[in-house]
Amino acid sequence: MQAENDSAADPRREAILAAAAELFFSHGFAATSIDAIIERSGGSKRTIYALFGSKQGLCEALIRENSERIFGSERLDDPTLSLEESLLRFARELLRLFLRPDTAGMYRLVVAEALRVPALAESYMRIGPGRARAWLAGRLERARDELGEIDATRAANQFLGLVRSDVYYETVLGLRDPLSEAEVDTMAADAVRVFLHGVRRG
Amino acid sequence: MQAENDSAADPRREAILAAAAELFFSHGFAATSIDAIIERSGGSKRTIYALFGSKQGLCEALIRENSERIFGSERLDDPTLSLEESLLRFARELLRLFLRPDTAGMYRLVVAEALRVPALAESYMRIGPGRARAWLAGRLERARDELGEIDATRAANQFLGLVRSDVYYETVLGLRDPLSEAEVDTMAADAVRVFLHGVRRG
DNA sequence: CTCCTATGGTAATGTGCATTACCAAGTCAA
DNA sequence: TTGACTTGGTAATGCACATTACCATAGGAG
Repeated sequence: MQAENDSAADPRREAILAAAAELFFSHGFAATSIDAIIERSGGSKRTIYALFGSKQGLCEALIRENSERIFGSERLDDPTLSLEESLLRFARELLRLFLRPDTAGMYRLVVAEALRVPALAESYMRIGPGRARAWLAGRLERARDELGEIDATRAANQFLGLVRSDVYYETVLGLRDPLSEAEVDTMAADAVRVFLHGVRRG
Repeated sequence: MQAENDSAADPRREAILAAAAELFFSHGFAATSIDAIIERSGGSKRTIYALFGSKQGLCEALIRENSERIFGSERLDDPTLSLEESLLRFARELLRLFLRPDTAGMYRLVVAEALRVPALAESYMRIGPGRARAWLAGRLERARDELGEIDATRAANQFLGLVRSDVYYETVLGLRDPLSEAEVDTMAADAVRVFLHGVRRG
């Protein structure tokens, strides 16, 4: 009936979410005031409470919709590619994605609120990283002839860890500058190489 | 002169830090009040302000000293072991450590405060995970005859990611129950196997 | 004993901020 | 045009809590 695209359906809503994203992601939940959000988005507090119910509700909506927006862009389906090429593209995409400031910012936010609002962490995982992992596990499953009898889920977990390595850790803690494209390529290639050799021989 | 052990030197100080740890780690910085800490530790607010200056100061001291306590227990030096056995023990130790609730709780705290107080993330990394990584890089460096000409730092990063895999991610988000000892062993063994085969052939 | 500093207990103090209330426009349908 | 409804703007309201002040007491030094 009315669902539409969910984006740009209501410009006021979008403006508020955009302002909230900027502030929540860079300052955290507690340190961001409703007034600061309004000051940046225009409009009135009344609107925020009409649309989201509370500050917490706004935060939840933000995380839910931004997970969609950030992680929804993965275009992973390409059945013609070799396993190696497939993993390579996936790794590069993943690194670029994870190292974007808004992705890291959202992760910080989810981590900080994880214990207070468990459902939020769950939906973040389901909409975001979990989707990538599910795709990866499926792709590895389909490569049994090349990889032998492996536990696809466990292998997917390992691959994700290998790609993130310690770099994501440092990025989240704000200890590292963004990677250059060349570094992304090198890291992705290294991860794929170690993974494929390691798993094939394992 | 007076330094002593730094622990039990001042029972009042220790009591406050212990209570603060419990509350900060499980509820986060903002959601923990000074009154709640005092209620749990006994004593008076005056003492907190005398010892730590402010709530922020208490939090910083907590993270600094707990990094020491949590990560300081690694006993990694054992020059008689083979590379594989060495990595295996390291991986197991790391998994057990990372999956302890207090370790995950402290990570959440550091992540949440990372942008507000960058020095805190830096010292956490230096005292904690960075130390393990440095040891690992050194160990890999000493295994050049077995591994060939590798970039030890990059390999260490990969190994750490491989060990943590996605499990740490989920633990931090509160989406996973603690691992059993058997699971720890299996995961450690898998990680080492993939890593060694992958790097040797790389 | 006596002063002095530190401590526990408790009561201010002040502030920041989420949430609500109110009012003056605007908007849209009939 | 009118009237129900929504929105912007701004000013309450109320609360939670960090920080400080005050007081009574206890132990340590002289």
